[in-house]
Amino acid sequence: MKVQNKIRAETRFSSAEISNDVGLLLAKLHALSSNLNNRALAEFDLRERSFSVLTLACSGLEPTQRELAEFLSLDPSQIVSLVDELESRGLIERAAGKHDRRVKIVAATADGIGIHAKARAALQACEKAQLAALTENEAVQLKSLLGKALRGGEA
Amino acid sequence: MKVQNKIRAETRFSSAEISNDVGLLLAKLHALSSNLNNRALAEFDLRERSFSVLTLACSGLEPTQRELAEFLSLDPSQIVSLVDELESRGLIERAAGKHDRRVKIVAATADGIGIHAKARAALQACEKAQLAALTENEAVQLKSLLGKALRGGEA
DNA sequence: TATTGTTATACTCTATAACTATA
DNA sequence: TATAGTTATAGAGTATAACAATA
Repeated sequence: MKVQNKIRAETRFSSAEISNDVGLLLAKLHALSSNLNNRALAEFDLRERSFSVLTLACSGLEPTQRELAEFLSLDPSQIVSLVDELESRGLIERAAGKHDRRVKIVAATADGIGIHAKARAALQACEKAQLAALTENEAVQLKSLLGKALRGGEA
Repeated sequence: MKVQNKIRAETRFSSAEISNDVGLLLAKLHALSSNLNNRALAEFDLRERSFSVLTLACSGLEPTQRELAEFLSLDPSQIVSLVDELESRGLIERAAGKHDRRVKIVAATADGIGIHAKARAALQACEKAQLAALTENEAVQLKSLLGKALRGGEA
């Protein structure tokens, strides 16, 4: 069985110095998490990134594309593709900025809000399953530490 | 300044439900970590993945390619490319398995061991900088929680 | 001049499927 | 028939550079 082989390799190399690398741990957990999230979002024809954009578009906070790029740590040019795709599907709309005509404000349509609500529920169940090995307290702690490390790394 | 814009976006959207998504936190921290690690490894012409393979090849544990794939959560075909590249540079070597002629055992050359030691030192300094916002205790805790979540997710 | 969004390009990573040689 | 390694390919993610419209 594949899972057993994987566990065998895990234990056989557990003594290797690399087992405790933050980089490797992050890469593995991120890959696992992305995989599960994208599977959960597939029935809505969304992926992690398009879901993130849709979520912000639903927030009522009137994000500009530049702000989306900064908040999601993506390049502005990547935001263009994501917004293009969601807009072509009628889930979000671009609106010209009121005070600055260069900016484009991204807001969800009624359709977008509906899809988002369903996708959100599916993702939450998925996240819960991902952190099943942790207690409620540990899950909160993990999020807090990730957030703290992140804020430090940006400064 | 760019960092300030980023922080402005962070705070403006901090109330949005998505801010606390494990998936987003992992994606952002992983991206940041990979970026820094790859920059640190660039002077050795290594990347996170090739460094991981080289590290295991240096461990003396005689890993097969299949075991590398399982331990690193990569597809066997991806291991082929990584091993090809490191072998062509004379840093590692493939050896036929003793009991099973199908398997190939990957071991570092003297050159590989030398490069690895230098790269390892550079990476450790880099990791320390990445987790600078955390106390020593918090860093240990983060690694422990990542490992625990990971083991649960594989079962 | 500087910034927002856009287009374009090249490279890396991810996901599959099929093939070969051994077992 | 099953497994280890290999080859091939397509799609997603990452990193830059250049450009038009607006500030």
